[in-house]
Amino acid sequence: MDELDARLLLLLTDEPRLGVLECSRRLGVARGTVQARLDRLVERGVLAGFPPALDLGAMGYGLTAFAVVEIAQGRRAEVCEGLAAIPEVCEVHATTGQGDLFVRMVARSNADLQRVVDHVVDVPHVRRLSTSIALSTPVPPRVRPLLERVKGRPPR
Amino acid sequence: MDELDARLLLLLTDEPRLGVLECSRRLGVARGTVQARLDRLVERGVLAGFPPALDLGAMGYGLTAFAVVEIAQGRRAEVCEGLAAIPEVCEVHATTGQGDLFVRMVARSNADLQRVVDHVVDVPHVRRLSTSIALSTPVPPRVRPLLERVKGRPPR
DNA sequence: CCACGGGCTGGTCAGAGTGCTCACTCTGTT
DNA sequence: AACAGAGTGAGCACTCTGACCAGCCCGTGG
Repeated sequence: MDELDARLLLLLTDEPRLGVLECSRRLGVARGTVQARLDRLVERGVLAGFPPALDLGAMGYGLTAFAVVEIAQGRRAEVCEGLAAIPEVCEVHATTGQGDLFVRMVARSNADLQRVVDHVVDVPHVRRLSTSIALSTPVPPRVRPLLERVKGRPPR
Repeated sequence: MDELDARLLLLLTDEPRLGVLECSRRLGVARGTVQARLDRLVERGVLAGFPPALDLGAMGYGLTAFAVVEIAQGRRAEVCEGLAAIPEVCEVHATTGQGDLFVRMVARSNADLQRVVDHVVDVPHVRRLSTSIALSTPVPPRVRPLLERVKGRPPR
């Protein structure tokens, strides 16, 4: 990860559809260089690909909620499996602190959220569920600042 | 959002680098159709683009932590601004329930997390911070199941 | 001191995909 | 019965891709 890598990723973050050739032009380097950098980033696992970014809101799932889940001791694997089976569950983390699992889920409306929450509490070995609704998202998921830092001061 | 849209998005989720032509072949429809569908999805805001997926772990930020932040009444905007200025803060939501803000942040190590947390509590009007470290991520961020549901039973 | 490997450059090449337009067909609707 | 919307299949010029090449620069190490 040196400055060029960072600038390349930053460029692709802003305009993901750019081809290798266009990137090389904007960065002022040869095409082969960009190609080699991208290959290496993929190889190292830093660049995992270019998945489509879907807006769940536009798809009708306008509601995001977070839940802290307490579960029965030693049942994490089973509970996670049960959670994974619920489509509206978009993300699960095992955490330290109050609660064992941390869940992000989406729903179409408050009523729909009720349904989803019911599904979650119905998962075997789930003891307690504490749900919060996301009212707004002042800082949407981002990586940019981290890249910009790398760009700023040379490399690692 | 009908079945074809869902299948198209699913296909792109699995193999994002596919071109329009290849998609049309795999889906068994004409190229123009795929092109039109994509255009419409973008127009509706469902498909926001193809941002590069970066693996923060591979970039050295192997630690993810969540924090529930309590702030002074009526200072949300300022606090969010302060949080946004911290590069390691990757996401902020305003929530209902215990705590006002919900933050996702990354760090290079436990010691580094300490530093980040210190930055967060230093943001003016932050009253209390309750941090949890993500030990594992049994269900990584995903949208697939939602799409598969649309694919299953015809449309909207 | 010089050879060596790695990384970058700038060029070429054929093959493939892109964006765009067109005329035609098949729906369900008015 | 006519119509708008959507999908089809075809053709076009243009561009990018992936692969290859020789040459250059620089830090390492013999």
